[in-house]
Amino acid sequence: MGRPREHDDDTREQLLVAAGQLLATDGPAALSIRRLADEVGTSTRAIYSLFGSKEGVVREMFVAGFEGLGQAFDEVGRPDDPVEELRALGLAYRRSALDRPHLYAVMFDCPVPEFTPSEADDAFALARLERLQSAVARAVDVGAVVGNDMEITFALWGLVHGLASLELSGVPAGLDADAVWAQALGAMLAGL
Amino acid sequence: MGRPREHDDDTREQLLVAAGQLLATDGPAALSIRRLADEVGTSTRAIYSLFGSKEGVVREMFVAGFEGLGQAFDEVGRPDDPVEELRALGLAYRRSALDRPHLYAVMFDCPVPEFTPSEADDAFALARLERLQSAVARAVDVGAVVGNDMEITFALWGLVHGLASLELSGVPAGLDADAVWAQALGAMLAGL
DNA sequence: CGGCGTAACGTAACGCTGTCCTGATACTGT
DNA sequence: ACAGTATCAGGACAGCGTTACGTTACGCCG
Repeated sequence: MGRPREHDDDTREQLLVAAGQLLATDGPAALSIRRLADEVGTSTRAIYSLFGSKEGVVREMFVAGFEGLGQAFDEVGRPDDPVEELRALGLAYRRSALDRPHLYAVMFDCPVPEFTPSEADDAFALARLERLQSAVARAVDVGAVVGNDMEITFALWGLVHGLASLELSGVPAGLDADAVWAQALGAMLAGL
Repeated sequence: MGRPREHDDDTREQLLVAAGQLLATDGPAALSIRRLADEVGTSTRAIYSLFGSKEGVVREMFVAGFEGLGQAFDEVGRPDDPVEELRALGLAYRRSALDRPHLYAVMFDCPVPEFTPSEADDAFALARLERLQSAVARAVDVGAVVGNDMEITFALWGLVHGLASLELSGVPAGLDADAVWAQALGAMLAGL
């Protein structure tokens, strides 16, 4: 009983797309509830019905970002050489970050003050790295690298995260980013 | 002629300290002009006289953060082995980030939407890495590592930035951060 | 079949934000 | 002493996220 919802999953999708575009084109300051509602042609109330708060909208983007990362990992084949798998996963990480830079910012930089990842969010994010972790475990098993699985996983994650972060900042002006990635990944994998 | 300034460099300093504390204890959302003025016992106008805008306040923190990083680098001695110098610089980077996490966020994460680094800011930040770059150049000269100076510098910067960023996110829960750093830095330096 | 309960609606208000304008203030040069 | 002026504190303004309000549209029950 009661009035049927008009704010359906379709508008929900539209809102998320529009939010991503706002973030990507006009920056975090442009992502306001009113403007988002106008962009989709709905009301502010709709956003609160569907997402609860602005935080909820950004959280959805956070989740989408990590799902994209997981998907990028899944698209990586499973080469015979586990070290090559690690290299491929690193490059997939890079591609995922460069493809959706605004989502990458939401995932790691908290550009929207309203949203800060909760423990549950962190856990979800961490779970997307399972693929990387299992690849590391395989490399350790065959003796391609030596050390503690988790520590190596975070060492690799730190490397690719830092490189992606710097590249998205546009820092290496006049620098061959491909070469930096190749050099860094190569050195790390050789040294592990 | 004219009324003498009462908003002197002393209040300027106090404002910066208070801004840092607000950011560190209550998060970016708590850093408002009014609250900042109240905290120091001055008026909002004072902040505009001294910094021009909220962006100016945050920019000052950005600069202070990178100056702190440069200082941390300067405190590193110059070991005979250039590879050891690189390792020491990496650990100094880590210490600088952990000592002032709120500044580190301002430097890289743009947690305050009002401020985004301009090209001049980026240039200033980049200049603080001169020490790292020269250490890399020395290591390349003596043949301790091989490759392009700049590329190696950014590879190393990416690594330490990523590790610091992850550690500040509190991600490696139940993980020995020291060990991760040792492993990652060791592997990278060995593989370069 | 008609009215009521209920749930979701759009709108408007609240308390906040960063910034700018207003009138008062306090000092300097003549 | 006085006029001129640069700076002051505080309020005004537009916009923000959020919520309370009155309205609307539907399913149930008499």
